[in-house]
Amino acid sequence: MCGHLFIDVSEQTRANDSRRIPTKAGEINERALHFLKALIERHIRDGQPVGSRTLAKDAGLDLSPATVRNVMADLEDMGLVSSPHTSSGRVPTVSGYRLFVDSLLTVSPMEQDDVNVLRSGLEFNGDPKALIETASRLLSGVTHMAGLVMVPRHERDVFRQIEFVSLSGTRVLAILVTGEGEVHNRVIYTDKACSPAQLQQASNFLTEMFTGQDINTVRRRLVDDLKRTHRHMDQLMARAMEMAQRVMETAEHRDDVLIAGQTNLMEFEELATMERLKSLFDAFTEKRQILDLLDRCIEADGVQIFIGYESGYELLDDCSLVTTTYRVENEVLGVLGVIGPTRMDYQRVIPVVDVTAKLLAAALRQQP
Amino acid sequence: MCGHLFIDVSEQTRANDSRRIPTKAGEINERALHFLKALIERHIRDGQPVGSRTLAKDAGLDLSPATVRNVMADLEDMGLVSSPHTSSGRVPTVSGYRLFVDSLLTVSPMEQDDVNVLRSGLEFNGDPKALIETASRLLSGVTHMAGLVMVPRHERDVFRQIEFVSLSGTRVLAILVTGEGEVHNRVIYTDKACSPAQLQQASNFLTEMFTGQDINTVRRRLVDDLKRTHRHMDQLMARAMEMAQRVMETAEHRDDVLIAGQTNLMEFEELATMERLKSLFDAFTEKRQILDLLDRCIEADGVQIFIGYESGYELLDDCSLVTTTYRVENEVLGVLGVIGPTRMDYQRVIPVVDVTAKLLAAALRQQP
DNA sequence: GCTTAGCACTCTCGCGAGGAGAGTGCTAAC
DNA sequence: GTTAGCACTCTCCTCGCGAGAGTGCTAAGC
Repeated sequence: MCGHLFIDVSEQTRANDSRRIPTKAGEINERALHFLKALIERHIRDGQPVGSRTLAKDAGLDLSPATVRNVMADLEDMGLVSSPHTSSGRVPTVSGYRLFVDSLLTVSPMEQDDVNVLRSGLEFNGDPKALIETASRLLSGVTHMAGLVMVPRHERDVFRQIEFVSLSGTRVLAILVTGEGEVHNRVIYTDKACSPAQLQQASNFLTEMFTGQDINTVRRRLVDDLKRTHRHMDQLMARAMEMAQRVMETAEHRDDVLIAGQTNLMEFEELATMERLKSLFDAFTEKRQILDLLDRCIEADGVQIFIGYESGYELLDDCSLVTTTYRVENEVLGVLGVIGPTRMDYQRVIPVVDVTAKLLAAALRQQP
Repeated sequence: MCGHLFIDVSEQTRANDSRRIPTKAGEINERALHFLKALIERHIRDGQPVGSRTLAKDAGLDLSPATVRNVMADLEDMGLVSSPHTSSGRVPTVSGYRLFVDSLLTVSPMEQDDVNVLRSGLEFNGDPKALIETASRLLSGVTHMAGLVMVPRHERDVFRQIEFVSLSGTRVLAILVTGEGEVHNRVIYTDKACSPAQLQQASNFLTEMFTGQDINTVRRRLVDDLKRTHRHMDQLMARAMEMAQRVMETAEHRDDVLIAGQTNLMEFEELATMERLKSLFDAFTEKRQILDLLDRCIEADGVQIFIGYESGYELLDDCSLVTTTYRVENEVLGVLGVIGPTRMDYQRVIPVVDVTAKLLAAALRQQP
């Protein structure tokens, strides 16, 4: 009934049954893969290093711990698992997780409860900003990790209207409306006071001139026109165009990321050192690095995963990031996802991210 | 040269030299007060319980540890200090801090470096929002704790202009400009599509009618007029007034608090349990409780201090809050302050909060 | 009557020993 | 190729012990 919500990761999901997968350190056989999968699933469940006895039971292959030990030694040689110390069980490495995520994962459909939560939360309500915020909160709520939603530069945004309000003195408040009701505003200092009537005239002039046009085109035309025809132009209109230019600068930086449920990350033992958390939270308030990272995902198709150091940011070494784009009419609107410990339940998280993106897109599409 | 920046706490600052101060448990003599002061100052400096030997040296009164022990026992009887365990030094209680803050504090002028940082950060730049954000960041930066700035409901704000922008379908974007360039906007659904010309007419009508009036008056008049004259009125104007009412609802909730440097709190050992920090950070993102707390300070004169449980919020039991109002022309604009561990350097923090408020007010005043 | 030295006592903290438990690698037998 | 057995290793918990800091109380001193 809601089959369209389940993600299609067929080409990367099926644990292939007889093929051998080449790894850095050589080929790896089917049985070893099976054990790796079982080991990672176990480790994700209880967070402990997995020993041979445990794994032997878990894997359901009726092999003795000793045999399992041999296999584990092989996996360790291939760099897929490692032991924290000489006589403890094994823990997956980043490469191990990578292989798991790329080739071993069995993505199950989401629990109906979760689908319902997302579905009812992301109902169309006419306010895109609120919708996006909700998406971020839902992501964090359902996964118990931190939710991220990036609202990208609206490169394709359309100029709708510009308005000038005279404040005290020579200050003018410029208000730019773009797209489906995005409002950008900025206080501008002029060298000469303008009367409300003049401002009205200026706004009429600009609105008439540019309404419906692509925001980038408008920006370019403003620059060109100002250069070329400066002296021939009505003083007032020249000033109006300058003001328009100024408010467009603020519109440019609008691209932003909403983060919710950061504090969920405090509950994971593997992240629970103040040092790590502080740098993580600082990055969250700073936002720049998170933004860069999400920006890199915007080109990718489907669910994108960064495990541990793969992100390239040291402060995310113990974290993984699961993202996907959300799009309307095949045009990417933004990126969303979650950030959590490397040891996260990928099987559960991936569909959540995917479904949230689809539902958010659907909700956004509904506004005509 | 900047004497006006130093706070006037004369009536509460001077450690009185011979008077006895009544406490809950009886009178307390001058010498005991002196020791209390020394003890708290010491504890604030190094965070350790203070023993009799240390205190004897610190106090500079050339008394033996044994004598000091007697005094400390008295202080403990009065509930001003307590010992974490039988044979450890003493630590101030909330009552102890209270007495210290009310009667013993010697507020020294701020270090010139800090004054300079604040002064250059809070230069008038025409953007009140940015100014307020900077204030919060500066507070946290200079004190190494979390900075708070509350932007209160602008009860006294003035209606300046209203603008309607037609979006696709029957959706209309209403933009309300109040005060010195505060912009509130909201997407509104109408039952009938309006032409841009109609919307323009509506906005002209309302702006002309209400411009310069107190926002509360406008709100009241809207309600009254709609009730009374609904049927006699032009359909369009009735709808315009309804839309105006809707956007004013959003303007109502604008009252907000900016928090900066939360992560600084992770560096204090006494707060460094995940549990505490999580609830603290959750409160920071939730903001409601912080807002309530700051709201309570708005009536008070001068620097206001909540120590530990005095705030009434369990999650702030190990924290103190130092706040003050900032005002222009004797009218309170908002509240700002810092939040940090109970064991904070009040002597240093109080002037920082006070000076920041004065500088922020000065910067805000400059916009005419 | 305040101050002080002395003393027994208490509590924390750090260290090392010791034992339980989990898990390993290796070897040899199946 | 698989398995049982075995010696080994490493963590973790607990316990005991001693050092150190600080206390309260008592009795003597000014």
